[in-house]
Amino acid sequence: MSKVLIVEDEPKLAELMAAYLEQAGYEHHHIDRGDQVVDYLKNNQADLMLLDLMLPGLDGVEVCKQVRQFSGMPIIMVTAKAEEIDRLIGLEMGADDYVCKPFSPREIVARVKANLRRVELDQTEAPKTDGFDLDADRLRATYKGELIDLTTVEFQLLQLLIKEPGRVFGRDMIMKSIYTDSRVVSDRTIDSHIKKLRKKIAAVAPELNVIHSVYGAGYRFENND
Amino acid sequence: MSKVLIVEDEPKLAELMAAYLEQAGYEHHHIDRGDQVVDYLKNNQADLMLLDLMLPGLDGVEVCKQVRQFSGMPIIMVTAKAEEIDRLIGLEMGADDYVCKPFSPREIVARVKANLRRVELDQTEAPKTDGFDLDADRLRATYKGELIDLTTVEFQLLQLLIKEPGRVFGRDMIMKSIYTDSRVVSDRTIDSHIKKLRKKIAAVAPELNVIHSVYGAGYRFENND
DNA sequence: GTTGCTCCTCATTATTTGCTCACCTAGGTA
DNA sequence: TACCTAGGTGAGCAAATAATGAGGAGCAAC
Repeated sequence: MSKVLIVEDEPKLAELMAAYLEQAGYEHHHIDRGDQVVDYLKNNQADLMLLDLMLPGLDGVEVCKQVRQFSGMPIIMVTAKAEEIDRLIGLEMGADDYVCKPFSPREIVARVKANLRRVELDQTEAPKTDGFDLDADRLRATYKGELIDLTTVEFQLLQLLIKEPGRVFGRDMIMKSIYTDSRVVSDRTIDSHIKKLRKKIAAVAPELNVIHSVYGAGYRFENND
Repeated sequence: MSKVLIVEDEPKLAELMAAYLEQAGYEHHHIDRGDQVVDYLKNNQADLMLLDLMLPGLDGVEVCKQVRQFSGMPIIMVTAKAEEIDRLIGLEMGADDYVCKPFSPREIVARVKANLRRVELDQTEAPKTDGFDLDADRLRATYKGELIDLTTVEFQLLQLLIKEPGRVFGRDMIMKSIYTDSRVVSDRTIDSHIKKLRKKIAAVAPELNVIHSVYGAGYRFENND
């Protein structure tokens, strides 16, 4: 089940969005200040963000830019004036879609759905990172054509890390991402999977050292040493 | 670099599409009337067409039909109402894909990308079935000329798997595909059919091992070990 | 009804994967 | 240095999943 992050300072509006999203079967979380978004995303998983333009704390455009530095998640901007949109497009600040107030709740849901569908499409497409090639349809990973035989969890793990090279993923976040149910496992379990993943990658490309651990924080995928 | 033809009468929308396609590295050309499309394509090259349904001059459906008479290029229909899509599919007018308004700009790009990729794949990659030959009309399967005597379910199963070699099919998907009615069967039933299928294939070609199980995910057809 | 065929299910066994524990190593810090 | 916390690792167990064999239900032809 996908999770939507609502960033909106008007409580009534946020509530309305939340209600409709819930009805459509999405999870949601609400933040009413711009300056808390990045922090939240660093520690929690979310599949899409509805981002109001006018925000206390930090402006929507700025939030968008900052989030874009570490995440490619779909961002839908919500703005009061239609004319703003033209300006926003010009700015190329990295949003995926735009909705004007006043909007119908169902329009929001439709946009959310459309954007999440796109992401799913993207994921089945094989993302290529420096010789690595992950194909979700085939549950198959290769490095420069050579097959890396991974289990389901290992594949998901690699997929998560490789999706945003350089970004540090904490163990909590990794667990939340891999176990959609509320299963609780030990931190060491993640380590264990990382170990196996490293081993299997090393079997194919011994000279490579792509999974880095970040002391006190988590793990990161990065190719250049 | 691929070139996209945008056929859309609403200038704002066309501009938005163009902006995103350009950013994604595609060339584009814009036409705002249906009756100019055929003429344009006769004299200019384009790799894909985004075609609005409601058009002045000539209706989108009609444009699609006419273009199909001389070109197999990917055509993505853009329509305002989701319900229209059902009707369009029924018409079999030859489009490759459909996008509903409101769409996200990036969804358009994703669809364009996916469709162009498919064409490229078609051109380069012939489906590898290495000696297997399925005749759906006669429900008859052969391997290098030798008959494999399959029941209906077994045949459908093999057909599904072989259609996309390498792809992992989950049991849910297999069931949905084989049982078009809403019959519910146990997961183990699929296993059972897989077993029989393997046995029958082995009877004809013992050295072959083409149906692989993927732990936790499903089954996959693959010839090369 | 009986026969023969196909399809489905259940129970059992075999296999694979995932998780944790305990212990060890390495990084950070006073 | 000495200490503390975080990460790495191998072994072993538990859980999840798959393969298999036997048997029953449904159905059409006779």
